Amino acid sequence: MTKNKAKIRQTGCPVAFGLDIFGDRWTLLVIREIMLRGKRTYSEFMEMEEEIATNILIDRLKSLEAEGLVNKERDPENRRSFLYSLTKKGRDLAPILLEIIIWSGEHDKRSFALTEVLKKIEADREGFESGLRLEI
Amino acid sequence: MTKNKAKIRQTGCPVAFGLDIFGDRWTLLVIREIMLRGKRTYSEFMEMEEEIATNILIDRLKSLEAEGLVNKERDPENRRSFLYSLTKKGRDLAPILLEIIIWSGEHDKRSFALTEVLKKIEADREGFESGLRLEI
DNA sequence: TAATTAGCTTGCATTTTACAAGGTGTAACT
DNA sequence: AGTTACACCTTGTAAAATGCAAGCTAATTA
Repeated sequence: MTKNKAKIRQTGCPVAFGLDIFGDRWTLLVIREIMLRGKRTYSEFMEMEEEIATNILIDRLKSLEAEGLVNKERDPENRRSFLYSLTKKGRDLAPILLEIIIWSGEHDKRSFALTEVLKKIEADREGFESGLRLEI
Repeated sequence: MTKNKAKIRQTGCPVAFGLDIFGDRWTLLVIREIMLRGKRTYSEFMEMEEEIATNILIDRLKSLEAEGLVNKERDPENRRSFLYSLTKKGRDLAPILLEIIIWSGEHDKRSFALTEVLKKIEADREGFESGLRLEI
């Protein structure tokens, strides 16, 4: 893992605390893959359209595990694979992801393929959010 | 500005869109300074407890301005100073900041100095949020 | 036992961040 | 008018993170 614990900002500010854990270009995309797309394995994460590098992916998976946001276990049905899943701490990121989606829906001029999701969110925010939080 | 436009991920995903703009360790801290602490000038931002470097601060201010999240204008009362303020697009980050604060309040073991704010948020989330969105 | 699959690890180039020092424009003081 | 100070940056260099390509290991299948 490249994230250096000595560089963590111990100011007590909750915004800084959060950013120290997921304030980068990739961590929340991995969370998105699990939460919104039901992905669970390294190979499935590698298929994300944003083309994450192998070393970056494993780095983020390790730090997510170290921070207690995801669990890693052997796949009982395929012993050469591992299953990553969100802990409660990880699932609790749902509202943050949701607000990012809403913000981008409002401010991304391209904003394609999103109208449907936004309508769903507006119609039933709590239902949508608790859907995200479900264990798969 | 170091943010390279060629590196922007044009996948249409709203999470990726948001992260391309504020997915780093500093951008949301600058927003926090304006939104939660009423700061408006370069020197005021430099006083933040996390000790941002001068080149990083100016880089983030420029990219926030380029993305249309903040406005920059001369201070009419002090012609050698500039005033930075949030646009609507910037103020609309309030719910994201709020959810980060809630998440950290629940998952930061240290979590000091935060209980009061969290109580306030729980008691009146909408009131708190619209407070953040106000133009100062 | 050879090939394939899944999950990494490693080395190196590029980019971003961090740190320290210096520079510019506006205003205030002498 | 000249010096000092303030506010806002700019620049150079070192360190760290990211990106890219190749290779490696353990479990499974042919």
